[in-house]
Amino acid sequence: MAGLREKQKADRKERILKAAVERFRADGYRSVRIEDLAEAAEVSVGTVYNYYLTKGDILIATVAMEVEEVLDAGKAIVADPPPGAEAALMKLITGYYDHSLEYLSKEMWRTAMALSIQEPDTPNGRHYTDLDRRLAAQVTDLIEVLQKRGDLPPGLDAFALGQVVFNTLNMLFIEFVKDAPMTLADLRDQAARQIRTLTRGIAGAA
Amino acid sequence: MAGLREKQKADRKERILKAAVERFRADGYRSVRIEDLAEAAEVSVGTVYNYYLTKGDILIATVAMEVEEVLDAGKAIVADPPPGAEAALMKLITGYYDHSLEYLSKEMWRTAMALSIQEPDTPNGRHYTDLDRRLAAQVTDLIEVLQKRGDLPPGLDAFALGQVVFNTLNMLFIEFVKDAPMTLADLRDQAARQIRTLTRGIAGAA
DNA sequence: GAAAAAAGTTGAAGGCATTCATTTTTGATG
DNA sequence: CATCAAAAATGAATGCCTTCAACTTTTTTC
Repeated sequence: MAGLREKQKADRKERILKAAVERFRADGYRSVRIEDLAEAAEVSVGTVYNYYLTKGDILIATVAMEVEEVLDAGKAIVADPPPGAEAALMKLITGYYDHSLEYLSKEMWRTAMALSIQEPDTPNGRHYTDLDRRLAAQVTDLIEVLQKRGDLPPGLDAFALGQVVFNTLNMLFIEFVKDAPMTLADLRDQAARQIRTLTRGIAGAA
Repeated sequence: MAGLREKQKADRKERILKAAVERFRADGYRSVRIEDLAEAAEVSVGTVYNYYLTKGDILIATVAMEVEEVLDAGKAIVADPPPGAEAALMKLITGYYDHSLEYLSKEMWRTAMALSIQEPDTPNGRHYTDLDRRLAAQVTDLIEVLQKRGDLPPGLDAFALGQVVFNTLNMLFIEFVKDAPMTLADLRDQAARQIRTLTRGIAGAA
């Protein structure tokens, strides 16, 4: 049950995260100092570190929120995809893309990605990598559904194909967050082009 | 003409880079301090910064050396690829992979990648991104050759396909450098599996 | 070849993430 | 409700990249 201590802990943790999302988006991840977050959340610098392992950890917590939401939305699409491999994949993918800037700026995405690559064995790195893995698994799930339904040839290695498709999406998304003027519409167009090439190429095989 | 000043400059720059390659590989990029490099190169900390913009810049200089070499080796393969799309692509790709640990450790690769993602608009970030772009272009070149030769269906969008193949390679390589126990042989096997899925799927189309 | 200018070197200082010994607050016990 | 133990908060100290004003060395000028 929630004693005073528990309530205060939850409250402080939330205040810190809230301050972080706001300040990171407004001023940029890099230029926000832990001291700024501490001030905004009305705690000390040391306390921020009692709740989050590192500055990056606060960011990963936000990314996780984002990804959990799109994974949830994706479930419905996998359960009942629109007709045609191309349309089905694009629906799932645009679901991911269109939500990506809900909580995070491009800079925040870049920082989170960089973190997971640079330090894959820290809790943060592992957490981000796991989120990626689950997104890839959902793409694979959809491909299996499409194979069963005859929209994709059943002989192909669904796992390998899922990886290829997810990697394609992921690299496009990396380009997107690296390129300031690139819009979500541009991103969707690029994805459509590559998915089209893939599904049309592959649909011919049986 | 090389006056004393020019000679000393070239000499110092080389000493710093040499010290960096050695120390980064031996002790890890992170734990090597600029002061250590300065000491090893017999210059001051400030002088290191006269020759290289940042610590990351020293790393990117090493990556560039690596990539220029594999691009050169790749030229010969594009000019005269072995028969069959699968074999040709694998030859180019394994050429890239097998040289990747010549000068760089996995940690160094991870750091360079992280840098290019996190700061795409710095000279370093741009430099790394450009190296990537040139690798992708070489893959596309090979695909075009394979199309002309009939090893791949000529109707497909070579550029999009090149992107897909390169992204696949690149993501596998990222996994490789993130995963300490993964060997070059494992990496080749994974690549073979995905390339096989792609070329067999696509070769059916015409 | 002396004086002035240009180029380069130097290391101490600044900034920020992170740690940790100390202090404060909360909860349990009698 | 006074005392003690446990948990949590605090902010000064540490470490490392990077900057920059002062100093040295090299080159040019006359």
